[in-house]
Amino acid sequence: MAGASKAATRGGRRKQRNRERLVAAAGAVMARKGVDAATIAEITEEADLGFGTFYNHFASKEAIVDEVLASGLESVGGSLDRLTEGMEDPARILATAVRHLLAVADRDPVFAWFVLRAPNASAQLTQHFLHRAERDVGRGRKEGRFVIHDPTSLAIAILGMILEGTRAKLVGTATSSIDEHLAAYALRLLGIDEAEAHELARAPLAPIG
Amino acid sequence: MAGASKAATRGGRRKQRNRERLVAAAGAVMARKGVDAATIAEITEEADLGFGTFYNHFASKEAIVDEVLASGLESVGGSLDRLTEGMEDPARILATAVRHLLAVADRDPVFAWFVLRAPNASAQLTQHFLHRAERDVGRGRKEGRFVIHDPTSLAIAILGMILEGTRAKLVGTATSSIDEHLAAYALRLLGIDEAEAHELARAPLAPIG
DNA sequence: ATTATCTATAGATCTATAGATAATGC
DNA sequence: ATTATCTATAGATCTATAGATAATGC
Repeated sequence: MAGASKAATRGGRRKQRNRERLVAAAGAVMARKGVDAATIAEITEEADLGFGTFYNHFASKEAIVDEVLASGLESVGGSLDRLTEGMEDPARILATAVRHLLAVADRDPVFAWFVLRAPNASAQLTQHFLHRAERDVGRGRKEGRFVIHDPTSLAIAILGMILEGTRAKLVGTATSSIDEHLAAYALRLLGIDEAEAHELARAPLAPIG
Repeated sequence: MAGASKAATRGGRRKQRNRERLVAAAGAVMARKGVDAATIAEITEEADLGFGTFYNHFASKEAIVDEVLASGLESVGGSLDRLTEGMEDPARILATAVRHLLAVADRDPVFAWFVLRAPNASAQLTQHFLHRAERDVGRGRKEGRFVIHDPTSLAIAILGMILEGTRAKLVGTATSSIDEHLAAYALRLLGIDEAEAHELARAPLAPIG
């Protein structure tokens, strides 16, 4: 990932590296203190770059927030795609997605904190995963696998479980098996009976690749 | 509520009124702009009071945030208590609680926004309603009304649904019947079968008194 | 010669306090 | 006489930019 710089010149590659350092540093500082409380100076210091360098890359704090969120969501979305690639059963796909998203709190707690502390990250999160969810849930419905009365309310419920579950994991109030429990809840609300939901939610999960 | 001042002197009552004006103003400004972006000057201006008055009542922004949250939660908790006072069936109590909490987005959108924008409001929310929830859910379990495997995960799931449902209502992406749908989801996860959950979640709700 | 980074700083906030003013208590 | 509020401001940030320095490209 770090070596995949597209710039042709050495200077261009260095600039690209510094940009990525700034994005990572901004994510880390904002994860610790919240987006508003993070200062440009703290971000450049964390990135070990001069203060003014920030403005060679971003016009404002808002601009770098967008990039932190976009790059993190792209990474999570990509790994989720690889993880569910060969799967046929929509229920299995959904359970995998819920567990994978909750696992972000373990794999990348800095990004997880950032998402919880970024204002309207929830909105962008919804937008980022809506197409995928609509496709999978739509298929499950067509095949008679899911029984859903109000897809909008259900999407809100599942997103809420994932976000609040992530928060609980980060602050340490969650049970160790929370990923599986929440995945099972989601399946039950999709119309899968409890016994099967329980089993599907506990099936072994492939490593992230 | 405004006439219930406890101070003995007129000056004391005026001070009390101004304190309440500051709390209300802080809630409103923070609901609009977020907690960090709200300035003391904007709060005192919204309250139509001199800038320095703020420091006669609160030592810092953090202090007034605590009071905004505490006073709002007390109000919501009180109305919820009155609403569920005579109820026997734990399932009915739970459905009422979920719907009542979601109704805050309609009744008091300013406070609802404040909760969503206040850092770790979720933690204080949990703490504020945990006793009540444990009591009601515990009874439902004992009576065989509820079937629950992991109460912690379930509490996180239901809180997440309520918070994300509130956000969706505020930004206008929710369906009109979301309160009833989420209440039914909560009941189903508590072990109530779908038909009864659906019916309980739609039962008429007493006015707030 | 060009391009990026770094240092220094002007200008714009914002907080917290000090001292003056106004209102209430006795 | 006491107590609360109000006005004015010092001091502490923080942002955004200008100009100097360092590194790369040719």
